[in-house]
Amino acid sequence: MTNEEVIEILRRIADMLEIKGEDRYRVMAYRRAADNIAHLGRDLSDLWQEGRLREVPGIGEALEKKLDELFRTGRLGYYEDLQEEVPVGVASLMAIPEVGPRTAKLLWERLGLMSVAEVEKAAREGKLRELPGLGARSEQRILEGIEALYRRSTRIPLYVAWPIAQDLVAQLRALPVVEQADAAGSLRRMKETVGDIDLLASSVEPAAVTDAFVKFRRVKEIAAQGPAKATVRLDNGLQVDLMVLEPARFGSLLQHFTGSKAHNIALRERAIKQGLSLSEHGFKRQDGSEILCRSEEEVYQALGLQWIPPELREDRGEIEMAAAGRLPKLVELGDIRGDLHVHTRWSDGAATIEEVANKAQALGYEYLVISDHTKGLGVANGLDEARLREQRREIDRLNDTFDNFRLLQGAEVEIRGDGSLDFPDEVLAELDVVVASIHSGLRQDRETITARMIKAMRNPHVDIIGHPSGRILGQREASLVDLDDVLIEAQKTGTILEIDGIPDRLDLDDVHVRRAVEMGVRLSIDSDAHSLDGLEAMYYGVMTARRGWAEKKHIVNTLPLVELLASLKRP
DNA sequence: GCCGTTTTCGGCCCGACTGTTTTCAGTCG
Repeated sequence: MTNEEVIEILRRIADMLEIKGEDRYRVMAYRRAADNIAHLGRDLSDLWQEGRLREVPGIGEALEKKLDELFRTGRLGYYEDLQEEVPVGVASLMAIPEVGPRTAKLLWERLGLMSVAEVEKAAREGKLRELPGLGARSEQRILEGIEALYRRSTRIPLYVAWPIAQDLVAQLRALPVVEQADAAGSLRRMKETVGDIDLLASSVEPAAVTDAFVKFRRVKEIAAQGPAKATVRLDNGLQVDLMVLEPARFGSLLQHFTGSKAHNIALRERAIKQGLSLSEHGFKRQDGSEILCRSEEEVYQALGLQWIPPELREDRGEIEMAAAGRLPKLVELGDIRGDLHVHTRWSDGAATIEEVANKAQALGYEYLVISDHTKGLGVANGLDEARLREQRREIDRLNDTFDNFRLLQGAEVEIRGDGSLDFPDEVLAELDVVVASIHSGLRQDRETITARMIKAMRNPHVDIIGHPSGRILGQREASLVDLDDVLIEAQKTGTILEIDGIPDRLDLDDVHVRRAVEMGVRLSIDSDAHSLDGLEAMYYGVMTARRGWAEKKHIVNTLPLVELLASLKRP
């Protein structure tokens, strides 16, 4: 039973309980437990075997018992009983925007609807408007919700949403009535994917801002519009929320809209203990008087907390650390001294070695590792021994022309199906840095692919494992490789695990970066560039590292060249 | 359902917008 399967069951139970009208805190408890399992970064079944389920926040006596049954038998009686009362299809209706538990129940009880397609058909036939509490407008909104669901059923990558958000922010800032405008939400927290775009603005005339906003270019549909808030959908189906308040409240607004939801809930619980009520408007004392926060720092200060970087705001321990004044000093782009994984025209890159070297210097790097593909990856024009040695001469020649900058020769070698590499050790020994990656056989079963990666890590020449999970956001799931075992092996062998900055890889992901940091496993942040612009992907890699609580000391390519070379496991 | 600087029981975040309402429930973030 995988984490994903457990999470799905817990979320379905929450939906079913909500439709039944059960206590909302019980519903929330199931969702909270599911979220915390999703952020675990390791197999829940392992924790179960070790008898440590209760260590997961949100898992108490009752859930421990249910999970134990699930892991032992593969089934859960409670869940099966629930399905007698509320079919799973009914719970699935809640995926439709505008349809919550009450409406789902209504559609099921009155019309027997149990799938999105059935709801769509009934809505088109005008049957929904007959139901108590619904009308023609609601019917139309549900139809629009279904269309939005079909158009965009998954979250979109950060790098796709980013330029769209920047364009919208620019349009907001161009409005004369707007004082400040920014993007917040999961975008500001640098999550790898975002579900929507959250914007905020300050103005003494909020209604004028929302009025102008709903007329922005690319806005196709207005889902809601009031004086302080508006929600629209763009031509590509992406939802954008805007919230506007007066400038004196901008700090509270920014804090509120940056989230995450779990972080905000935890902050508000903390506020209550101090006799305060916290919202996007600011703090309210019990006598009704207000504390306004123009800056975000003031919000955290009022709660006795250090300012918390947005990347950490997931309620995964950051509030406790901020209270103790012990937040990590997260790695920054400026800490990066070199890129350890870059391709050139020698294999499948678009630029010459000289061009990427110049770009690296323009980025302020002290060193750059040329790590082209090797012969095992024919489709990428991988290098054989002869071309590798020829490339070395080119690198040596260029190095003679540089001051205060050094090119290193590496390679991204293939981890073959059996865990062997596509170069013998004596060839690997000629390289300054060896990155080893899996590009084929990604669908091997868990044991095989894990053993394969571990075998590569045990090779004394392999310094770095490239993009360990092999996932590509929105296209390819991660391989089944057991990253827990890989982390342990990295600990043993001193192998560095890569955070690949290509924005649809971001591999390791934030959750496993956090595990690596906790375990003391060394990490590198690389661009894996295949073009000059590609080197700038370092930015997304750094953001992922930050979300994983990584500090400068955890990232090997923040080291000066000499120290970096000394720290590699050269035999 | 969980959980403990007041708690092993009684709490558990806060507000905006919409539609169908005549004072508010439902949904969302």
